[in-house]
Amino acid sequence: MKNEYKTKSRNAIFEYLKENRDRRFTARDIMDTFSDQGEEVDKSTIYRNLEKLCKEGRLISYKDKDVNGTCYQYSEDNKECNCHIHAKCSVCGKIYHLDNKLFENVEKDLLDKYGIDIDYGKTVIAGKCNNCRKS
Amino acid sequence: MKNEYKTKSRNAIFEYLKENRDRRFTARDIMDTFSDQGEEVDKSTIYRNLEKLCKEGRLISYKDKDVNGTCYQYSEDNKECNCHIHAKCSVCGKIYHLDNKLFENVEKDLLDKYGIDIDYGKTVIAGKCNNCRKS
DNA sequence: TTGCGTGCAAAGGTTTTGCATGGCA
DNA sequence: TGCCATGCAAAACCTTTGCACGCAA
Repeated sequence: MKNEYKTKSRNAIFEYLKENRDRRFTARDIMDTFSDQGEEVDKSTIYRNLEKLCKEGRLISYKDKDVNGTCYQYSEDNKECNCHIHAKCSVCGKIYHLDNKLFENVEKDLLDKYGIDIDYGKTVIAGKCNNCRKS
Repeated sequence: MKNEYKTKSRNAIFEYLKENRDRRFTARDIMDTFSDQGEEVDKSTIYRNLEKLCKEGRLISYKDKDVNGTCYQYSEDNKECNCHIHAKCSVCGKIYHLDNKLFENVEKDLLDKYGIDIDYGKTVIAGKCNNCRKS
């Protein structure tokens, strides 16, 4: 384990993450929010911290055709996001962490019939969540 | 229907698409290939043509965390890619068109347990294909 | 003091846009 | 001729990188 310092910028980023848990956001979203709040954190600092968190598995990152730049999402309770499948609502972008048991059969079939070894950490199911279906 | 002219550049792009069906590629891939072949097509022309083809539904586009820029894939025989799940090899990028039957149970579970209505056309399973597992 | 983190500036890559020109039908 | 398409250059974005300095432990 590496040493990690607590700094003003890092704290600000964590604040943002906590206030935006279970929502996707981009580096730009953070910059804009900070800018609005008069908080000053350099963009390179933001990118470096986000990258670090991703490597540690505390943050998910993905790209979306309809969003400019990389999308991130904070996993509140430090779920090991490299080990389970996610579902993403195509409308609001909310991410769900799925139970791997759902895919036990699919995993087997994929390997048997297509020769594909599914990567749980990278797979994203697209769909529409309850809320967005109503509206 | 709009009028569409046949031009040298457009033909070159179509040639590329046909030679690379069922493989993902980026705008850069096209530029590099053309460059190698001594073919000269401006990048803005490439982007404009790709965008046009996407709008017409003749090309799929998506973003991949591990690939720089937008990925495209030409669907040779215009498969109805909006209606089935795809699997993508994280290594070589090859796309597989999956049988929906594999996901019948998952579909039900997702709705029951998470309230998510899966979108078959947008879902992409990540994994490693047979070939890439060997190497 | 040590070494991790930050800010700044610059650069790299992708994609878009405006405008004049070229070329298909 | 009338439009669509292209090339070129510039600009807009996002993201990365090098370097010196700041600061937590």
